Amino acid sequence: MNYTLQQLKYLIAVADHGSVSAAARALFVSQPAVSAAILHLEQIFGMQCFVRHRARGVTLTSAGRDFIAEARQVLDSAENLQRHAARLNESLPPRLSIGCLSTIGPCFLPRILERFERAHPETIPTIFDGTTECLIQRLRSGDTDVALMYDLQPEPSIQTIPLVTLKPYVLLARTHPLARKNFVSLDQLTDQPLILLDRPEYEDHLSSIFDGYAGKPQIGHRVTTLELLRGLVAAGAGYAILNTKPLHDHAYASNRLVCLQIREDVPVSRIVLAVSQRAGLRKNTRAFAEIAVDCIKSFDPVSCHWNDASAPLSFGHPLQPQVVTEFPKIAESA
DNA sequence: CAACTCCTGTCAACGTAATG
DNA sequence: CATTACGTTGACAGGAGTTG
Repeated sequence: MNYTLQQLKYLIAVADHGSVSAAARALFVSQPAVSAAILHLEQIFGMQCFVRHRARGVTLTSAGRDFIAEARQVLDSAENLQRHAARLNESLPPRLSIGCLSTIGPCFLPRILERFERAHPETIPTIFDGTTECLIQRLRSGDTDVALMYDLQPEPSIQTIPLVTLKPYVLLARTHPLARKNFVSLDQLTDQPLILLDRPEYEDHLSSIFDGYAGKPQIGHRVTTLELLRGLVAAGAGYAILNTKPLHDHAYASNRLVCLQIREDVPVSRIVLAVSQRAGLRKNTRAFAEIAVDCIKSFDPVSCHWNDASAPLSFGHPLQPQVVTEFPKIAESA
């Protein structure tokens, strides 16, 4: 289809005005431009639409009359399409696709989402929880606008907004012999079975924690959910190393859990908001990011709980909390 | 990101027909 | 026949898209 709606528009204007020059004046283009468009259409369709009367304008041929009636319908359809698109844009509410790592989402997302929905009731948020790899793929493809996850190795396609830094702790059953202490050393754990959350980012983090120490962790069980991990630890099946924790110290079976500080200076985990480098910060994404950054100010990384929540676990460690108070500059999308 | 291609438009020159 | 109006053609410029 090597003709344009513009050419059809010129054709109709010539028919309406009875001359190429008059049509060109009405269209605010030069006369040769209109002449060329008409000639092009006549060549494409292999038909003569106008009879030229030198110095007296043009008249429609019978074929040209039929052709122009069709051309008018094509232009009407094109205008209807434009109006339809405009109506769709007006009727569709803005949407925001939020991704979160399923292991840290429960700790942060409900609170942030509650604030966001209160501030932006016009926006419909949808949530996707998954693994780091899956979230990155969705950010790249545009299926997810913003994702709550751990800071990554340098990832050129993703830009991150730092939220909070968490120091790992050791989770033990209250009946465990080490549970009466305030601190636990990595050396004391290497002969104990580790209940491992079976996620690549956790394994990497655990490797970095034990890196440089003589012993290596002995993996007792691999599980994919935090609740099962807590349940196994509470039942005495082993210990776990985690970053976030719920308000209560019970597992499903009501066995009690305790959190112990790690004596060594172990690597911390940085939690960030990630957005696609290519998409940048759209209006909705930016609004969500601003609320998340503001919201996180009331999160206490020491107790790992929100300041306005009641009865946090009695636990503390010497790590100085790092909470972002300045919103970083990130390129806005066009 | 530069080089290239294609499209669209303008300008100037020219041809043709009507008109006084 | 000179003037006027109008359409066509060719040269050229600028913008957008494509390609390596």
